[in-house]
Order: sequence, then C-alpha cells, then structure tokens
Amino acid sequence: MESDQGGKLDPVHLENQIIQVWNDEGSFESSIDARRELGTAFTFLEGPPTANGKPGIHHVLSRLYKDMVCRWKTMQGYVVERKAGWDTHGLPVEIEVQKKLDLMSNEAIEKYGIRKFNEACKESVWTYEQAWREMTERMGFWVDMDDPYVTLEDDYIESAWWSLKQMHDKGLLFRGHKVLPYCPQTGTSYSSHEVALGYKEVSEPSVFVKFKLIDDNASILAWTTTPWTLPGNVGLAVGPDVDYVRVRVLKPPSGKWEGRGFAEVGEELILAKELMSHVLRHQVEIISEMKGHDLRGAKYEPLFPGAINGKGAPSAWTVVTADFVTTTDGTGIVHTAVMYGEDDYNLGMACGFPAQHTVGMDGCFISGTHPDLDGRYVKECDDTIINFLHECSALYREQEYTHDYPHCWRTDHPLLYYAMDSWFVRMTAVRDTILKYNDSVEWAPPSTGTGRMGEWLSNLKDWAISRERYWGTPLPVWICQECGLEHCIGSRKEMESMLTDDSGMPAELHRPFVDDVKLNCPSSGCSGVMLREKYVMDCWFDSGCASFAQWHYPFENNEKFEESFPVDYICEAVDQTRGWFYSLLAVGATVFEKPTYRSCLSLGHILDKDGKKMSKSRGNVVNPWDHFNLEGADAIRWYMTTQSSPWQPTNFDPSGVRDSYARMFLTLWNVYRFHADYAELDSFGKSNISKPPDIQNRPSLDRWILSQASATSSTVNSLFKAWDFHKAGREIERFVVDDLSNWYVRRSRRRLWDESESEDKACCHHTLRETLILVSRLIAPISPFMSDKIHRDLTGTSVHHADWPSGSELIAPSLPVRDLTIEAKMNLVRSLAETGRRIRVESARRQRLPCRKGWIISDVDLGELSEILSEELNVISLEKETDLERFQKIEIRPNRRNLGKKCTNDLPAVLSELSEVEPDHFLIEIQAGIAYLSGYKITPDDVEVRRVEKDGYAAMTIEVDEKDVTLVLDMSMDPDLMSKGLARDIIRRVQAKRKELNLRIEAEISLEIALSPGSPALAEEDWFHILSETRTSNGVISEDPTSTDSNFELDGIMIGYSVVPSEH
RNA sequence: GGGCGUGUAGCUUAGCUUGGCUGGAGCACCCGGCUGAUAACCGGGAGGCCGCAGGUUCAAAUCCUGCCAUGCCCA
Repeated sequence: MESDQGGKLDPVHLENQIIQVWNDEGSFESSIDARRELGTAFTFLEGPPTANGKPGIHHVLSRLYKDMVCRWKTMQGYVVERKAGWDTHGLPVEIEVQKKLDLMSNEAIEKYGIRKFNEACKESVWTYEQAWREMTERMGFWVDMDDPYVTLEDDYIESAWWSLKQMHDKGLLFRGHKVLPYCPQTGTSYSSHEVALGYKEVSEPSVFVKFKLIDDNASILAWTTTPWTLPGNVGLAVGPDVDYVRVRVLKPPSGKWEGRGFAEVGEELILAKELMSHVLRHQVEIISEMKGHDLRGAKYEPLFPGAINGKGAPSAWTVVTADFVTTTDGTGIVHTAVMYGEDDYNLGMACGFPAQHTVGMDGCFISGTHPDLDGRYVKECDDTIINFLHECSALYREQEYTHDYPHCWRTDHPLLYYAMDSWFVRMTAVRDTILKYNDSVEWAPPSTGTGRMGEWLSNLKDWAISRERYWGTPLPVWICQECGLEHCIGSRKEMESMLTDDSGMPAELHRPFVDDVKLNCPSSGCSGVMLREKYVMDCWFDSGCASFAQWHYPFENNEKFEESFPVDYICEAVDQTRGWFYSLLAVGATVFEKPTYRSCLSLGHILDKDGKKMSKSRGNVVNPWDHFNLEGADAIRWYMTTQSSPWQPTNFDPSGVRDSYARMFLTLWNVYRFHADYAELDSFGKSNISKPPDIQNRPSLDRWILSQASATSSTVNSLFKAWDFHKAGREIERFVVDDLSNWYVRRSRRRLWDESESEDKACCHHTLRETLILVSRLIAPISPFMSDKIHRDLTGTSVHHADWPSGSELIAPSLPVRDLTIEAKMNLVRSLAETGRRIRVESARRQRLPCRKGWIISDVDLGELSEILSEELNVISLEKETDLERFQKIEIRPNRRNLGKKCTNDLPAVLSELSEVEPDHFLIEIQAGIAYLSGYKITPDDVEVRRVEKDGYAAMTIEVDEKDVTLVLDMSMDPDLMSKGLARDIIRRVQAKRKELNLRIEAEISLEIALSPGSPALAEEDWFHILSETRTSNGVISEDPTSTDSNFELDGIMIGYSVVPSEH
C-alpha cells in the first residue's frame, strides 16, 4: 500500500499503472473465463470501425457505452466475449487512395491496374490501426484486438458469399436497375455523401412540352428541367386526384413572348387547374375539367419516334397515374423517362414501360436516337432539342430555371441521374417479417426503433447491393455466356469444383483475381463458360454479416455462432440506423429468419461546444489524448456518462471533463486516502482485517452510511437496467460527494484520531472499507481505473472480477440492510445543521463562536444523533422543546394603507404612538375593541401581528417529511463562550499552519500564542484544549502579536501565533 | 425537398410522456462561512422574452401549427 501521505492524485500515472497490471495479469481474459462456470452468455457484437481515419473524442463515446454494458454484465455473472472488428472495404477507402495516387476516374484506375490499386487500398485501411489500438487501450475499452474479425479476409468474404447464396436460393437476389447520380467523365456513380460535396446553383433551360394526343386534337402539357431526357420519354404521369383542365387558346399572347415556343389560336391544352396562371401565357377558355384518373390510359404521339422500341409494351406513350405527382411546380403532369430518374424508374417498372437507354455510359446519345443527337454529349444538346421541339410544334414555352444541381466533385461536370445495371436483394418480400423482428428489439431510446427505424422499414425498398467499384467483397455471381444461367457461389470449395480447365483458384477473394475465374455452367446439356459479374458488394453488406462472418460460420465455429445468435447487445451512434442497424436486421431476416440483435443502444452525437458537428475540415475535432493526458480516461468516461442521456446529442465541453475529475475522482480519491492513511497507521490492512463487527452493533453514523450505500446500489441497478446511465452516474456522484465525503468522512475524522484501539475505531475502519468496496463496484463499469485501484488495494482482487452488488439473475445480492429510521433521522439532522448555518449568517454570528444552548421543536427523537447535531451547530447543549412560544414575542406593525385612509394627516403621530405601546397588552385592547391611538379607534384591520423571536434568540422553521421542525439558537454571549470561540479560531489557524509546513499528523510542535491586551480572556481549560488538539508539546502565551511568525484578526483584535516543529 | 431529433442562465443541463407550486441543478462570477478536507464543502446573491410567431386552454417550457437555427438519415 502506498504511504505518500498528503500526496496528490496523478490520474494519468494511476491509469497507466492499472493498464500495465491488466496486461500483466491478463485481467480481461480472466474476467471472462471466471464466469464460465455460471455458463450464461451475454453476447456483444462490435460494430467495426474503419481504421483509415484518426480516432476522435466522438469515437470514445460509442466505445465507452460498449465497454460499460459489457463490464456491467460481466459483473452480473455473464460470460461476455468481445471480439474486435475492422471494416475495411468501401468507397471512402477508394476515394482516399484515388486522391493519393491521383486516379480521378475508373479508366485511370484500370490503367493503373486494379491489382496495384487494391493493394494500395488494403494498405490504406490500416493507416490508423495503431492509433485506434492505443486509444482503445488507453480509454479502457476491453475488446479482443489481437483476434479481430476483418472484413477483407478471405474467411470473412467466404461467409458473406455463403449468406448471399442463401438469399439467392430463396429467390431474393435479382438483377435490375438502380438510378444513381452518375458522372460519365469519370465513369462512376456516386453515393449521396459524394453528391453532397458537389451541389451548385445553376441556371438551365426548362421546357413546357406539348404531347399531342392520338385520336384527340388536344395536347398534354408537361414540364422538364432536363431536355436531354425527352428522347427517352415513354409516359406521362398525372396525380390521380389532382384537378385538371382542358383549355382552348383564345388569342395570341398580348405581352412580350420570351424565347421559343408557341400555341395557335384554337389549340387545346391539358394541364393542372391550379397551375394555369403559372404556366399559360395565352388567354384561354376552360372547355372541361377532369380528375387525373380520368386521363389515365390516353395515348399520345412519341416526340422521338424510334428512339425507344415500344414493342411488347402497350403502356408506352400513355398517361398513367402516380402518387408522387404534385402541383407545386411545372404543369402537374410529369414527363417520364424510365432510365433517368428514380421515380421514373419505379413508375416505369410498375406500369410496364420499356426500360431502354437513349444515353450511353459515356454520357452521349445512343446511335438511333435522332440524327441530330446521336453520339453527342447530352448536356450539349439542350439547344438542339429545344429547336427540334419548336420546329415540330411540340414546344409551348422555354424558361430559364435556377436550382441546386449535383456536380461531380472531381470534374465539376453535372451528374446525370442514370439507371445503372445493379443487383438487388428483394427486401420488399420480407418487409413485414423484418418489421416484426424490429418490434422485438429492445431499443434505447425506444423512439429510434419505432420512429427512425420503423419509419424506414415500413418504406423498405429492395437493397441494391452491387457497386461498380474495385475495393470490396466481390459479388459472387457468375453468368453463363451460353444459356444465361445466373449462379451464385457460396464457398471456395464450390468455386473450386466448378472451375474450368484453364482457370485456377484466385490468389485471394478480391478483384482482379476473382475476375479471372471462369466456371463451367452447371445446367444440364449446357457446356457454356460462366464469367463473373464484375461488381463488388455494398460494404454495408459486409458489416451486416458480422454476426456470423466474424466466426467464419458456417465453415467453422458453428457451435460458437449458434450459441451467440441473436446477439444480446449492440451499440453505435444513431446515424447507423439506416446503416449497420439496418444491414444487420436485413441479413438476419433474409438468411436466418431471426432478428440479429435483442437490444440496441443508439447514441447521440458529440458535437463541439458550439453545437457544430466535429469534422476534420472544420478543425474542431477534439483529440481524446488532450484529456487522457490531463484528467485521465475515468474523468472523460464519467463526464460523458453523466453529462446527458446516451441518446442526447451533447456539446462537448472540455471544462466538463475537468469538473468530473475535480468533483468525483478527487473526492473519491481523498476519501480513499483518508481510509488508507489511517488504516496504515492502525495496521488495518488487507492482510490482517479483524472480523467485522456486526452492523447492528455499530454506531448510528456507520449504520446510516451503509444504509445509504445500499439504497444507492439498488437505485443504480434500476437505472442501469433502464439504460439511464446518466442518472445512475449522477446518483453515485451525489452519494460519494454529499453522503460519503461531506458527511460520513467529515463526521468520522475525529474517530480515527484516537490513538488507542477502540471498538468505535474498528467499526469506522470496517464501515469505510465496506462502503468504498461497494462504491468501487458501482462505478467500475463507468470508470474502470480508479475503481480497480481502490478495489485491489482494499481486497487484493480486481473489481472487474467482482460481483455486481444487486439485481443480477445469476448472483445473489450482497448489500447491507437498509435502516429507514436512521436514514430519516439523519436526513433531519443534516437539514437542521444547514438551518443552523443559515441562522448564524442571518444573525451575524460566526460559526466558530459557540452558542450556549439550542432547542429543537419537533416530536422526532434524534437519540444518539443529537450529539452529532450539537457539534454541527456548535452549541454547548441541545434540547428538545415543545413550546415554541417560549422563544417568541409579538410585534404589532401598522397597516399603512388602512391607517393612512383613516388618520390622513395624523398618521405620523399614530405611528409614533404605536411604536411605543406594549404589544401584548395593546393586542388585547384591539381584540376587545377599546384600542385608541391619537383618538383613532384601532381595529384588527389596521395592524399586522407578527410573531418574532425574543431578543437573544434566533430561529428558523423548516419542513421535513411534511412536518414543521423549528430550530432555536441562544444568541447570548459570555466570557466562557468567547474563550471557547477564541480557542477554536486559534486551533483552526494552527492546524492550517501545520498543514502548510507539511507536518505528519502525529508530529509535535512548539506553539506560541500572542494575545493583545484587548482580546478575550482564554480560559485555562480552553488553552489545554488548544495544546492537545494541535499536538503541542511546548506552549507559551505571550502578549505581542507583532513578534510572532503569523497573526490574524478576530473581531478587530490582533492575535499572533508561531508554530515550530519539535525536534526528534 | 422529405423523415427523425435538438434548441431552457455566460457554459453544461433537469423538467416536456400525463399542461397547474416561485422553471430546478452543476460550473463560472460576487458576498459570507467552514476546513489537518480537495481543483473539495456550506449559506446567500446576481444571472432566464424556456429559439421565434401564432393557436388550443381558466392555465403552456410542457399540447397543436408555422418559421428560424442546428444535427442525423434519405433525396
């Protein structure tokens, strides 16, 4: 045990020492193994971070809550294995490498070589692995980083392949299109993240186009901001319940007509009624009105005949209804080109429109679209198209339109929404199941599950899982070049069995190696060769497989997987709702027909102190090491836990970490040091602990703190169960600071000064030790370092191997019994002690100056606690009293409003007389109706009667448990009290000096006190008290306070003192 | 543009589900006290258009609508 008495806490040193101990002892592993005999697992699944970014303070948050719950569950007796994981695939990695190698297009990557490119990606993935490991260890997150799952490993990929095959075999995997923002210059489609990088405000031509109906002389008016999509037009969408009108042009336009386009007098147009004034520039008459669904099925002439082959698609070039049509802009009729808009594509699929491209992957019109357009870049054709429309009388108006439009962040070209070939998992087929599974998850907070996740799931769309990228899990689908058979490979073994003679097993399960693998077509009678679809998979698919792929299931560890699925607990920030939280549920529902997890804690984000998101570009990312190296990890963890609920977005305040350190850990540490120092003096160590005295036989102060500790433990357990970790932390902090430090230890200090062995001292040692052990267990999940230091010093074992005090299903509770009576009494005592201090402030009587007497007017019997209270109040005797009026007198005060009306000009005289009457007597006269002042009759309405303390008393009444309790203090003064007060002031100064001189508690001193002639007389008894309290072996009283080393003023009188350590 | 959150004292926040006491804490600040008790503690003070604007109600920080700011997700 350390013996640096008065030594300062060095949290960084303490924590690093504990880390060393954990490493030396293998504490993490043994904390798991020690629970195996109970045999109940609590399974945690680590959401894999990517190690190609530097870890920031926001990463500490999720790792904290992962760790906290796992430690807590371990203490409850569960076997909690924690395998680390790394997410290693995906677009961000590619972008990083592309930037580094200056490969700004797919063409450039392929020219550079996929193999070399992917090698660079693989390397890049580990850039910050070391930084992550160090952060993880330093913050005390116990997770097995030596045997992590890694999504780029062949074993992991094989498991992912296996799961995709399960989906394929269930008929859930299909080929379709997905409309994505696409840059023809770089040949890549973009994620929303990348799209967000490139929004720009642009002005472009928009056009109102007349679609001539067949067998009717009217035209339907539609509007588009992308004229280049018009050749691909195959339908017009109207809102089923929107009101439309058919109008006839009456006159040529009156005002100035800008740009191309026109309408003849007598021409008939159809558009939404609400938008007539917006759109039309002619005077018209309404011929008829109709709803959108009345227009359904109307056929019209294609603008670009031959651009799209409408064979076998009877719905092509007809009017259809769609719910997404609104009348907020345009004409209320939406031009639909299946391949160039998400709504368009979905509508096209639903209506059976032909799904054909008019634009190639190079961004140019496909040959056969129109002689003037073929082979030209679409964004350069706006003018040609508008001219063409004008010439064939299909243009009503053109209009410049300004809007935000996404541009390529690399080349600055406008992106095209483009239907890319894509592979999908048919999530729509399992929507109801997955909703049901979601309901079974215990979400914290519940609103993330019902709201954000529920909302998302009920609008579930098919999952586009293929990406035209390079660095990722390759899509394991091969297609026969002869018969078109699609085959999904589910294992390396299966692949090997189907290899063609001229192809071998790939060096690894990545591009470009798997691209070269050719397979024999398995369908009978076909001898075709199968080639792989050259896609990689969405990296969310990777992480969605974590529950089984981390174990290489089903190729290995089947038992391990089966007993850990569904997992009990996952925890990530709320942005993972549509990310990992979803992909886990999606894979679980489709492959295993089970929810993947039972409970999910979704955390709020950490923002900077101004509520702004932390980002590298803003430069407001907080480096966790700034605090690891200052207040320590415990303080950061405590701050994060207690600051707000886990799901509340929190503004990170560095001074909050400091506060947590100062208030919680410094206080706890000093309580612990107090115990440790005296335990050492008394040889009360872990090796020779006497049998603890029965709690019932300990002093009431001890019974009280143990009862409070017990109450706190139960509360904390309930709060943990309800995911209210913040409230639990605050409750522990309140207990440690208010109950333990500021009351129990302060009140017990004197008990341990006693140098002789006593029963009372033994009780105090035991009580403090037991309470500290309990506290260290309660805080262990939140702050694993200091809790372990204290627990180890007190018991010789790690707190992380200890049992949670109460509320476990596996372990019997171990709490001291509650004593509600003593809790209530102590509560009263503490309230009265505070009341006493307030009385003294109001009566200007120093705390150190004792009062002769105090009285409590209450029916509660404080018993032995009465002694504590009299010391706190600094009264020589404290008595119980029933008669409050004994200390009171009445005062009669004028009611100026009433008296003023009655007496007007005589009021001053009346008031003067009133101030001189004898209140008791005058009150009787008022009540009898015979009271007169200056000839005016005084009624009860004219005065206010108040009860106040008699001179020499001060009192205050408080309410405790709905009952009034009054404290009265005797304010009288005499030489004896003055002497005692003086003695106490001297003691306090001398003690401060002893501390300043850094004297050991038992060190003796020589003391000189210099009392000025005017100072209160110091009684002999009080002088002896000073000598003994300050451990003075040689004391003198002199008269000249200016000749001593130090002096102070008391009520205007100078007092001097000199402290000299005695030689040994 | 759509969905889901957040907005309370200089800072960090409780209260909002279920409307009703004087909107409660902590830090920082000021005054006082206490201390062999620490960057601690106690008493008191100052500091609030509870984001803004409407509405419902006898009564709104709380319920409803719109707007603003901010964050996440989706476009």
